[in-house]
Amino acid sequence: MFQLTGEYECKMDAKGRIKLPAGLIRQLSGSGSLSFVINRGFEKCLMLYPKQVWDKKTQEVNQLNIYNPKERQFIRYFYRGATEVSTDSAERILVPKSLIEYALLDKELMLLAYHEQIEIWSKDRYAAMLETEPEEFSELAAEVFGNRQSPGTD
Amino acid sequence: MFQLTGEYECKMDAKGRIKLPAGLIRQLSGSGSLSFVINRGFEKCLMLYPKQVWDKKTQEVNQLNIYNPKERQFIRYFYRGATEVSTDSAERILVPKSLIEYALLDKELMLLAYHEQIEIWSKDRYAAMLETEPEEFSELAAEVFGNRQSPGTD
DNA sequence: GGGTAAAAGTGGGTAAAAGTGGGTTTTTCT
DNA sequence: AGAAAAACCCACTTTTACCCACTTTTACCC
Repeated sequence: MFQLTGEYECKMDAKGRIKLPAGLIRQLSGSGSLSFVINRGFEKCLMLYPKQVWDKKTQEVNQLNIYNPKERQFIRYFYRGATEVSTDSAERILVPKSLIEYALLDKELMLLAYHEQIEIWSKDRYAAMLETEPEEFSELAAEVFGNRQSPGTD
Repeated sequence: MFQLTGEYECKMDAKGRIKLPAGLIRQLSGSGSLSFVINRGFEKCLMLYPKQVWDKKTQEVNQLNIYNPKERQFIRYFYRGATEVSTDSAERILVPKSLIEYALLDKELMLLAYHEQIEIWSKDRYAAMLETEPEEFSELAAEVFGNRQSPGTD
């Protein structure tokens, strides 16, 4: 559906609006008013899903059995904070206050787009998150890229 | 897909533009506007991937399970800094400021192309990197290639 | 081997695009 | 109805892409 890529530096203004970078808009194919769902992500970042992606995901989650405690818990966790947002006339989205608090966002942000989603981080916390190479990175890389020729990764 | 080779000396201008050497362009088969993805590499160099190569890699990375903490972190680390860049009318790419800082790039650069990717180094740091003890290198080679024939390093 | 034409590389001005901020109107909620 | 929040609009700043001109290097030919 999407094959998003890119790290973008951007800013949130005093009203909690984020201008989506032009490069990202371009990948989301098309101008017009774009629609997303935003919710709480792991490690206290926010996740932004194009509406179509969100719809696909909810369909899967809705298959789960709410009478099963674990699955019930997952459903709640999945939906936590989910809010629909769309771009205004200047291609900005308005982030709900509760989510701004959750992710400790301030003026300076980083967006990390991959696959079908976009993570939103405060610039500081993003830098801190990437500071250390994950353990077993090379092992995982070997698995992911096949363990023969140079995994390359980056 | 590609079998890039070569060490190229080149320059970055005050605007952060790098002219890709003609020899490299030739290997990338074709003129026209070329598209790449650049991101942070190991040892603080930058990595430049032809767009097709990047897409192939992301396809594999996107198979990972975002609900698994290790795999999630791997995804983020893999993507860190990723920015799409394409050549301008003079076959130059514009390197994002944040990546210039990361790799401590200044005017004089070295490009090292191998396999399907291109490393970008400041000339100084490239020289320093290559200075690392040759003795260690042979041990390294022995380890990497086991006791089979040597590939003829250089 | 040197002159010359072509290709490669470099630099900067400028118009257009992207990003930013804030005032004002409209909507919504109580 | 009044307050608060959201959407709209406009103006301004910053960044990027395009264009053109100039320098340097390479390749070729006599």
